[in-house]
Order: sequence, then structure tokens, then C-alpha cells
Amino acid sequence: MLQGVLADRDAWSPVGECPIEKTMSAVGAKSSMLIMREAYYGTTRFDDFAKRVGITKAATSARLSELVNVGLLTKRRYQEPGQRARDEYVLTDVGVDFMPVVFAMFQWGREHLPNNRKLELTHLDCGADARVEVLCDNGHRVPLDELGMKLVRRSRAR
Amino acid sequence: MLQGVLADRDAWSPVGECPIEKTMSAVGAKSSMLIMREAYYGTTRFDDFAKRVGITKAATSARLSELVNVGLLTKRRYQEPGQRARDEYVLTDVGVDFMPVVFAMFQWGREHLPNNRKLELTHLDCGADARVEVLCDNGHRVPLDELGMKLVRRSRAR
DNA sequence: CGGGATCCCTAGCGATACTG
DNA sequence: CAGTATCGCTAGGGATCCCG
Repeated sequence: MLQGVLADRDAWSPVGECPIEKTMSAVGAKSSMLIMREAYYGTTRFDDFAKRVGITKAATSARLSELVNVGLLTKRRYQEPGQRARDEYVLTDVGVDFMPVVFAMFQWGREHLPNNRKLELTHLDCGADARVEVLCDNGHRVPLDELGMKLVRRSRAR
Repeated sequence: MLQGVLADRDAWSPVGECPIEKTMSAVGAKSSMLIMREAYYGTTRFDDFAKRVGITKAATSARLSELVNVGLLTKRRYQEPGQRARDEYVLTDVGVDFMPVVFAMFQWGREHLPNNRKLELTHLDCGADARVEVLCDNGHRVPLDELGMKLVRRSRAR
């Protein structure tokens, strides 16, 4: 299983070229993941992040700055009538693209770690339960033992 | 987007009941993710993990023990003819279930972080490119802005 | 409300040396 | 080859206080 790509793996391991390693270095802090969870729930304000994630404001500040730098969130100035201007942190497209990471963790943890409360992902349009899977261009659900990797030559735009 | 579940969120945040937080606590170290990457490539031996992940043997030992405790890997004794018995670390079903986490990170990092080399996931059976997505029980690909959560009463077996 | 500054503790990790 | 033991560094993060 997956043995066929062993030769290619040496092309980027262990010298820091691996996207997984870079992702973990950039946003791999536990509180970063939890801040992103809150962002998906609609949280945008500094103190709300701090309270709901359960970390100090110092940590919140540090993590939010990192997430803005990496591009998952963006800082936006807003002004409520009669109030002074404040900052809020809103999801970017890059941040939305990060959802599979957070929800795959959510799904695995819910399934395989001891917990009492249960939450399910749902497709809001049709109401059915949903989960993270690997899908190929021909529309097949890819069992994880049929998954391979290949090197391609150059960067491709989205 | 996703605002409808705000009330439910307070049911498990921030008191450590969140599956994402538990997952990060259990296997959230960067080298744990890289060890899992190697496991998916077929690596099973101690020194191979250490070399290919690029960490010391002390760190390798600590991470492997954690991964075995959590159940992602299992320790197996083997014996090559003419050699003495050795240990190897092999993927469990729980470990295979963790693949979406690692590959979602792989996918996001490859897409959104600066890098030169490119790798693609492929469906080995049909050869088509593959990616991590959210899928509902009715077979719809769920756009991430149509994703919701709901609380369910009790644990369900797989 | 939205932070920044300071102090301190802990976990992840590298380096090195030693064991069977 | 497959580890264990020790040391020291650094980043994540809590606690507390202060500021506009």
C-alpha cells in the first residue's frame, strides 16, 4: 500500500520542502486550530476568540497575527454607530480552504478519542450527514489504500 | 455562513471537550504529523522514521510511543532469517482514518504556501487526480459554506 | 473593547553519549 | 539496528498589569 511512491518521497523529505511540515510550522499551534474553528463559527472579534478558545489575550494576539500573516484571516476595521473604530478578524478564501484540515481533525477526534458529546457535520442544503473524504476527478470516492502521489513539474494556478 | 450553530458551539468550547483540541493535544506535534506521513509511505522502522522525518532518535522514540498509545500505530515484533528479533511500527485502522488530516494539510500547504516542488494525490485505480473534500450521505460535494453541525445525543459505533 | 509588556512554566526538539 | 539518558534551547501559553 502506497509503496510505489517511496522513491518520490525522498525528493522533499526531510529537508523542509514538505507541505505538511510547512503547514505545521505556519499554523500548527493548537490554539491556531481552535481560533480557526471559531472563525468558521463566525467569530470575528479579539475578545471573543480569547474567551471561546480559552487562551490569554497575549496568546490570542500572537496567534491572530500569525494567521493574518499567513493569510488565513484578514484584519478589518469597522465602526459601530456611536462607538469608536475597532478591529475584527475575518476569514479569507485561503482560510476557507483550510477547513478540511480542521474538520478532518474534528472528525477523527470525535470518532477515535473518548468523548461524551457528539457533533455531526451536515450538508445544510439537503440535511444529510457529511464527512471529509478523498475524491478523484472521475468522481470516485477514493479508499485510502488506493491513494497515491506523483510529482508534477511546475506550479499550477488554482 | 455557519452562524446557525453558534449556540451549539458553547456546548463544548472552551472547556476541553472539543475533538479538535483533543486531537491536537494527542497528536498535534509537528513531528507526529511527519511520522504519520512516513507511515503512509510504508515506513515501519525506527531509524527510517528518524532519518526521513529528520528528527533525533530521542524525539522519534517519544513521538512513536505517543502514536502507539493513541492507537495510530502498533508495535510489532518481527524476525528476519539470520537476524535477531526487531520492532517495527505499523499503521492501524485508526491510523488509516487519520489520513484525511495529513492529506488535507498536504493539500492546503501545497496550494497556499510558497514551494517549488509539486506533488499531486492520485486515485491509483483510475489514475485521476484526487483531493480532500467534504461529502454528504446523498453524494453531494459539500461547498464549505453549506456545511453545518448538529449535536446528536449519544455515541454511535462505527 | 482591543490590545502590548513582563515573568515564568512546560513541551517539543537537537546534540551527545551510552546500551543491548 | 533500536532504542534510553541527560542537557540545553526555543516556542507556546498562563498570569498579571497596564494602556488608549
